[in-house]
Amino acid sequence: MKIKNSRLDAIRLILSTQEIGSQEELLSELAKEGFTLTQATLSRDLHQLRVVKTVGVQGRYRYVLTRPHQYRHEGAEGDIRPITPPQEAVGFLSIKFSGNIAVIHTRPSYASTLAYHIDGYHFPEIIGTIAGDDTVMLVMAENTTKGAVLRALRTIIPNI
Amino acid sequence: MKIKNSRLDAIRLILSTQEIGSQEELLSELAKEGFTLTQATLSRDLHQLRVVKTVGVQGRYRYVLTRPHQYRHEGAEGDIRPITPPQEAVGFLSIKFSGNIAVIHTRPSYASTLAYHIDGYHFPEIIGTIAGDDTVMLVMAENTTKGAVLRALRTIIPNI
DNA sequence: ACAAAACAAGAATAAATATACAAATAAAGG
DNA sequence: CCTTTATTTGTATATTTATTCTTGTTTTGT
Repeated sequence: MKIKNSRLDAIRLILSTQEIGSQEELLSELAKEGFTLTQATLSRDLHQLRVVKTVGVQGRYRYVLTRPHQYRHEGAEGDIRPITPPQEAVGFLSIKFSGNIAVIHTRPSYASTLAYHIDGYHFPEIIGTIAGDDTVMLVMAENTTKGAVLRALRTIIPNI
Repeated sequence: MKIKNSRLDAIRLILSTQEIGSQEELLSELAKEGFTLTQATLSRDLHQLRVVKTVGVQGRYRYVLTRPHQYRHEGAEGDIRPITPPQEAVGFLSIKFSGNIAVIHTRPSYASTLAYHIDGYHFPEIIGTIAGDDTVMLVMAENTTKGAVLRALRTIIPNI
């Protein structure tokens, strides 16, 4: 398992420097480094390293390391954190609708943070937000309803 | 379309409250909520939501939502100002429409510059804009179309 | 309203990934 | 050194996931 450990290192290095989209691909990169192994073994290695397959920039799949292992972490694209259950709704005060626009009032200075969270979820019901200091304006998608938007927002604002 | 959106919401909700280890499993949870779909469709949904399959606590696999995309300022870049015309679109990311509103997403801090340029052209199709940090909201004139607005914007955002 | 373009989804299947089993190898304890 | 126990790995295969192809539906521009 001297071999195994350096192989795991090689995997980490490769994944943090190249865009790898499948195990076969990684396998051939490893072969270039002199590691010969089968897909089965690689699958087990990846499981042990807790590597995950995400969807990257152009919709392409990509294997990425999870936090504790990351060699260097500038990658604005690989972030794979599980969402920590909803309490990002700090500061929320009220919401009102008019046409396809919703206006959310927050406590002072909370608007941009809330808008940031809403944007991050990419709710299909919401095509965009814009925030001032204590107000978020939110544009609803077409073909959606007030109720659907509220349901979506409930994910991050339970007490809405 | 109506169905798909609420299904995506349901997926988000399920994944944030339960440990789901495979698409089949998620499929049957969705069935309980009244959604009938095939694994193929679910695979596409998960791809769109950028859901990833990670290795959880007991070594079990688990599907989790990913963190919202986090664009951060990459240092010196903010200082550089493009001077030549066809380049004013720096920072443009996407545009979506809803009713007579368009929402343009930009990279952080680029929104107001872009809005400024749009305003400057006095396009007849656009009666005004308002900008936050990474979002421009744009109000379309009456009697114009999405396509016309896009064509107008193409003069300053060639790759729109 | 109508044609054209974009989108959504199922069925079937390809592609990718995980695992049961068996064999080999290495560590541990006397 | 020899047995026992735990690790590692490959082969073959099961399982899981992505995609191709097709069809019906919705949007969009005129």
